[in-house]
Amino acid sequence: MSASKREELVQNALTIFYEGGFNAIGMDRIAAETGVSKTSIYKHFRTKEDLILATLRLHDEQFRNWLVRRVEVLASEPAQRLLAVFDALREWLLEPEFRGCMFVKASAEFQDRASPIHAASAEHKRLLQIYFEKLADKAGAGHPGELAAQLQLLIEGAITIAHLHDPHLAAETAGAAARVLINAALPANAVPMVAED
Amino acid sequence: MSASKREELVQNALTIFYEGGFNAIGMDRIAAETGVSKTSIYKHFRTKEDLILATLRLHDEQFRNWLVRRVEVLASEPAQRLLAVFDALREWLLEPEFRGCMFVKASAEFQDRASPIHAASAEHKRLLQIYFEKLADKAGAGHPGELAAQLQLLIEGAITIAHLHDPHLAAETAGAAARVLINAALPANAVPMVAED
DNA sequence: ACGGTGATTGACTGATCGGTACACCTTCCC
DNA sequence: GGGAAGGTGTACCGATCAGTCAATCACCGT
Repeated sequence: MSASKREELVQNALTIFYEGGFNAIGMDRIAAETGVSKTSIYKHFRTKEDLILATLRLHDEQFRNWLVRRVEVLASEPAQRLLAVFDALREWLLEPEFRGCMFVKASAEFQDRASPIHAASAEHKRLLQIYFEKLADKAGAGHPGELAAQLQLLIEGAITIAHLHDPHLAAETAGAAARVLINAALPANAVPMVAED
Repeated sequence: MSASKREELVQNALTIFYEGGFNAIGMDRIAAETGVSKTSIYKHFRTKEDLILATLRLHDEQFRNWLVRRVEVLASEPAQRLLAVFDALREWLLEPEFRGCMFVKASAEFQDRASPIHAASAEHKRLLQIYFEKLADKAGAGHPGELAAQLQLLIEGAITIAHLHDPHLAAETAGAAARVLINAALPANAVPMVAED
């Protein structure tokens, strides 16, 4: 199996797991829907857990790349980029394929902290946190780590609520709250508040 | 089976599902660990889904009762009660048995919006939102629904991050962010800010 | 054209899944 | 004591689980 074939398999497995859950999807179904026989899959991934880890690694890379590039396109000023994170978030939440955060689901199904899957999910969130902290620092926040942590709570909450209720409302609420938190954390009024009517 | 026996079964199933996940725990294990035979369980619950729904209903009731009473004890002034929600949240996140939100996990494993389990999870969050909105209204917020939605994002985010990373940090961050959001949403300075370092 | 080699496969394993058939055993009224 | 009634446990159903293996396929240098 070529490297590209392998990546294609992981990509397809990613989609299937994302739509159906990890425990609920069996390897037989992965084999059937990807067109790759189970034996071949097990040649490249020792266990189902290994395959899941590969999908998580791929998704982590794809998602963070997408986010960083989207934010770069949406804004150029550091303070505006902090807000642009929430514009990008809205775009994601409003996608019709949106089904919540894959890593949150993974950690929900593999909750043992000793599980590599749980660890991979935690690592993804940690890398995001570092990215937000860098943005907050460039924007001039007094305590960039604190602001980044606060914004991450909003983002995770918005993902959860968007999955359970209205994605529009979750995105708008997160953006409004982020505006307040960012404004409170930046020294000057670097970010204009929306009119309070 | 008496009503109390039935409730005990649901309570035990709740604990087992919470610790092990819904799909990952089989009915055989529920029977073995509760000491009630599978046949008896199926006499009272038509399907596994029915049993899960019963555990979710029980947990919804227990959790919201706990939260409301805890907030009543922790604070008496309306504005302080909004903050007390985050004190209660901290207590929960720091419990050694804390494993994330049961409803978030349920909706992660049963993501089809048509699933009654997904609906029950959404309903739980909706009831919480209504409670927060009532608190925000009594505290004098100009747009209580908006403030309540923002606070709920913080809470959901804190639950997620506490499960993946440090519960202490998640609780502290949520409390600090809530303070900022509440202060910005209330007309007077009803809630004193913490010192800025 | 051919022998060899590594990738691929369909068919299989024992275990477990959600759910059920039936025999049993208590309980109660008489 | 007899018998009806209903709750309970054992043993089982077909389906599916993660994972394996002997046989087969495609491709390569010669």
